This record gives sequence, structure tokens and C-alpha cells, in this order.
Amino acid sequence: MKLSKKSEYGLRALLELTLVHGKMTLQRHQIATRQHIPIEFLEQILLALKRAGLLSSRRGVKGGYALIKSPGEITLGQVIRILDGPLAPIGCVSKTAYQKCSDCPYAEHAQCPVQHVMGTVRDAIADILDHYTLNDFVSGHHKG
Amino acid sequence: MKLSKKSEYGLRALLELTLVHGKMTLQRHQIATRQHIPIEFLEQILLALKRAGLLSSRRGVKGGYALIKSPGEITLGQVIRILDGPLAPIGCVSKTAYQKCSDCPYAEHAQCPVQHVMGTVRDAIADILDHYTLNDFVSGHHKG
DNA sequence: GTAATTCTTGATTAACTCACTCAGAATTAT
DNA sequence: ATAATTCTGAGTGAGTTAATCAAGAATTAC
Repeated sequence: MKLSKKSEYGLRALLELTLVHGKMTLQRHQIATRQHIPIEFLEQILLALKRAGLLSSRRGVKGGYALIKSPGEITLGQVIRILDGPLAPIGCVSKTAYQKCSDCPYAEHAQCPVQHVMGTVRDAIADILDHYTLNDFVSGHHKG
Repeated sequence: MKLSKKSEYGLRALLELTLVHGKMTLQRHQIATRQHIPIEFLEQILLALKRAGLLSSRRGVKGGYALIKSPGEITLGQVIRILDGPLAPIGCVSKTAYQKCSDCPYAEHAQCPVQHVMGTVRDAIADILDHYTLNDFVSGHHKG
């Protein structure tokens, strides 16, 4: 049940980009110093977010990164799925990356107790993170 | 955000012990075959649950394991904390094993956005797992 | 058009964790 | 005694995490 450093750094980087959204771009070293993130590691993360369609980038002098979508349209759930994979605690209850349990003694469509409780946990996590936007994130609270 | 095999096996083992609670003890090989768990790994898990005060055991011929408390008093939250550690996605929001973030740019008592959202996630997970007993687990549903 | 700056790609790495496995000691029943 | 079982502690191979490094490609300033 753990959030990786990668996701944590990714969220903190997006926070900085949200703060300047529409006004300017940020370079990796600016984000790195403001958020105390190792710069080479940050780069990997920014590129992953770019490949996933969340960021635009520009090379060369005056280059940098910017949000490609409005911060109100990007949820923490999306970001964490990109950087850490599925939110579900166990593959057999993931809605975005379902995987059958290999060694579960319960049949495919039988009632597996682990599956049942972890399904409710997954839903609780996703309910929060899939409705929590970058705007909510910078303002530090969640609007209904 | 993942449940380890250790916890999954632990929960499945406790399920078997709950089913026979008050009637008999179970030996590790019985649990292992019923739940398809590698026997040597299962042993580690049972011993950890014993050290934590959840199980009693008996060595030698006619030995075995049994629940030491009523299944209504043991919650999945307890079990997962024993086997996997804290439920919180990040150390700085754990209530049972708090750890200060080392590289967070926000001061100790300032409002850290990551801390805020992950705090709500932690609470959502704990609300479910700390009120979900082994009895709920075997019956496959949660009584409010 | 050259140099400086910045993003981009791909490889590599050290440390750690996960999911086991194994050998041998201690305890109990017959 | 012998057989069956738990108990202890150590070891291991594969994979993941959190970086680090080197070289390349694009952009801008001069």
C-alpha cells in the first residue's frame, strides 16, 4: 500500500507546473530545486508524463515543460497510474489493468473473500484520486 | 498501492483457521493445500501472526495452529499491518508508524498537498480494513 | 553558422524488497 | 526411541526502486 518516490516527485513537479500554468514554462532544474528532486530522476518522470500526453516540452535555450491540459482536467489518479501502475491493491480487482489471480483457490466467478474486500478498498482509493484534480491539489482541498 | 503475497496468504490462512475456530486446530500442510500456499512461506507467515499474538500453536505430533482471539475481534487492518507494515501510502500520514518526509520542501507543520490528499486516502483505507473482521471476511460482506 | 543551452534516449547501477527455500533444532505423542 | 510437527535463522534468485551517466538531437542567442 505504498506510493513510490516516482509518483510523489511526479505530483510535486505537476504542482509547480500548475502554479505557472498559462503564464510560463518551467525547466527541469527549476522544478528540481523548488521541490528538492534529483534532477536526472525528475527528467525520467517528466518524460513519462509527456509521453502520456500530460505535458508539452520544448528543447534548447528557453526550453522547458508546460501542462498541455487544464489542471482541472488532470486527476491524481491519472498521474499515479502513469507512474506507478494500477491503483488496485491486487490485480484481480483492477478496473484499468485486470489480471486473474493465478493461485487463488476460488473459481473465476466464485466469491473470493480477498477479491471482495480489496474491491471495496480499490473503489475507495479510486473515488478519491480520480476526482481529485491538480487544481484541488494546489489549493489543498477537494471540492465535493 | 499493492497488497503483498505475504498478506494475501496470511488472510487466506486466517480464513481457514476462522472456519474451524473453536472446533479444532489446523496444521500448516492442511492450510497450505487448502489455500494453495507454498508451505515454507506459509510457515513464516503463521509464525509472524503468532508472535503478534493472533495465533496459538502446538509442536509435535497432533500439533497445529489456532486463533487465539475471536474472529470478530481480529480485523484485516491488524493482519495487514503485521505482515506488510503501515496502511498509509506514505510515511508522513501513517498513524501507527509516522515518519517525517526527509526531502519534502514543506515545513513540518505547513500544509503539504501530498500529505493532505494521502491522508484522506489512508483514512479511507483504514476505515474499511480496521472495521472489517475475520467474521466479515468469511461471510464475504461487511456489516455496516 | 557556431556555441550554448536544453530536452531526449538508452544503458547502467547499487541497494533494497519480495517471495520463497533450506537446514537443523526443539517439542510432543505413541 | 521414533516419528511428526513446530520453530529459528540464514540464504537466495528475481525483480523493483531510485537513481546516475553518457551521448545525441533540437532550439536559440550571438
